[in-house]
Amino acid sequence: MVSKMSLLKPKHLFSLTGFVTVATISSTTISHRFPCLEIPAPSSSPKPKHPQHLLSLLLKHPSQPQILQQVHCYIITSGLFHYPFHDTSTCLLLLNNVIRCYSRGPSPQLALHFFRYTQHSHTFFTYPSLDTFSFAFLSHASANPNCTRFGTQLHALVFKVGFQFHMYVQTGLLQMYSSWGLLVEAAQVFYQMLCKSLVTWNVFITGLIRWGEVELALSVFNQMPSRSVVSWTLVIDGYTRRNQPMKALTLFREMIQVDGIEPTQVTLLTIFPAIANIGCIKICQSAHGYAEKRGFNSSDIRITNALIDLYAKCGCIASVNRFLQELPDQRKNLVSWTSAISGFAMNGMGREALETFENMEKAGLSPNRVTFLSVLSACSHGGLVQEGLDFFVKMVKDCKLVPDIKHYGCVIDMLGRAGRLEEAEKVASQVPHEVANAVMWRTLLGACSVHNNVDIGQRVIRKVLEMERGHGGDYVLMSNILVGVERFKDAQRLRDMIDKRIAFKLPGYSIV
DNA sequence: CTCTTGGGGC
Repeated sequence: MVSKMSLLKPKHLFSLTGFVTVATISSTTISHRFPCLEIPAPSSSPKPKHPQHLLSLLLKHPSQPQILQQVHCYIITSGLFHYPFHDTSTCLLLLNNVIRCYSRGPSPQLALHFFRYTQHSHTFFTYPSLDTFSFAFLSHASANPNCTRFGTQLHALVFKVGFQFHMYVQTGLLQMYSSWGLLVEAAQVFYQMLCKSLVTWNVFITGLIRWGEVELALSVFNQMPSRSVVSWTLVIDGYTRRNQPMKALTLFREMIQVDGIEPTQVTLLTIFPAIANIGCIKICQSAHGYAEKRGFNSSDIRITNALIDLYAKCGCIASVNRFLQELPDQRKNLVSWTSAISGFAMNGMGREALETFENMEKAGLSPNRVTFLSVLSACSHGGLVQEGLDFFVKMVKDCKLVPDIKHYGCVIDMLGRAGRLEEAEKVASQVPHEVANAVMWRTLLGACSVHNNVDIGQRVIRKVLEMERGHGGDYVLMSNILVGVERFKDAQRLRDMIDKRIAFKLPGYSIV
């Protein structure tokens, strides 16, 4: 088997696919796992058998990267597409599905590499024999911004083969331009369409919302001949993300009352953050009631987790506790635990947060960076300094997680609150340069102000100003520190400096 | 074998 393979040098493979991963799979791997996939010797058996085997393999396991990789490999090594095969339609189906599976997977560019292979190596799939499916999948694969060159050429190719008025192809191109953020091009494709499906409208709205054009999205939404629950969910999500929770809720009610459409789980997941933003426990409870009535809470862990988060944000920690008790550990995933921990953290309940963390580990789950951030923030707000430091060490040493700026910020905040300013300064100065920022130093400056520490404060403000100038609040904080230790003249000098540099602090208003 | 919405902190 190996000797047969030597006809195809790895280097050759590498240039065909552009990826080492495919080249490193040996023929033995394939035939070992799939005895049906014998690698033929190119000279002795001119016709590789059964492309429909490969096809059904792909259709059976559409999201298994190994299978996809091996099918890809087999197509290349066997030269399947080079043979004047009697069943060209099956081969086209196979080609389309390889592209489709890649475009849905983690690295859609592989679809383009595969496609280039079929175009550059004298297979019979040059573009005149491609169908509308091929183009729909290819534009889906080019949806990320690294593929603009390919995608633009693809659009030209669509015109060349005459699919420019095919609805599915156009919807694919619309989706491609939308995800690149080229909304003008997207709109051009959209308005040139003679016939649009519901999905076409939804794709366009998705693009508009994703790039911040919520008002435009709403006007497109209002022009729709009919709307699905997806359309409604999209615009509701647009307003939720835009911090207009009341508008989101109004749309939610309209959807049910005017259009008579029942929300799905996704709609609820979209509306929950809006309710949390309002912070009204009554609305929270009625949303919960609705989720129970539809059976979403018992069937969909995402809904339960979002409810834990929602109750915590509405300040109803008793409900968080109830969820923790009533939800069997078996059903809890990492997000469930993390939501509960952060819920305790934001309500200042450090001990409960730590206890929940322990229970999570007993249940056999390992924390990730978000879990650690929640527990660190719980320690910071609950004054559990030693515990917090231990967690930080555990995170780096035991769990091998790389802290980001928010973790460092939490530790600095924690030490600062406790008045351990020297240690806080030491931590801040040891934060790697790539992640360090002014916010972190400003946190420390705030702590210096609270504890009236001029020495550290002076060093810290230098750091802040090195990184970010013109933030008026920094000067005010420093001047407050100086006033606190009765160095009024220095404070005055600093105030003068503020005026000179025209740094200013916007006055704050309270609505309470 | 087409395309759309998707759970965790600040």
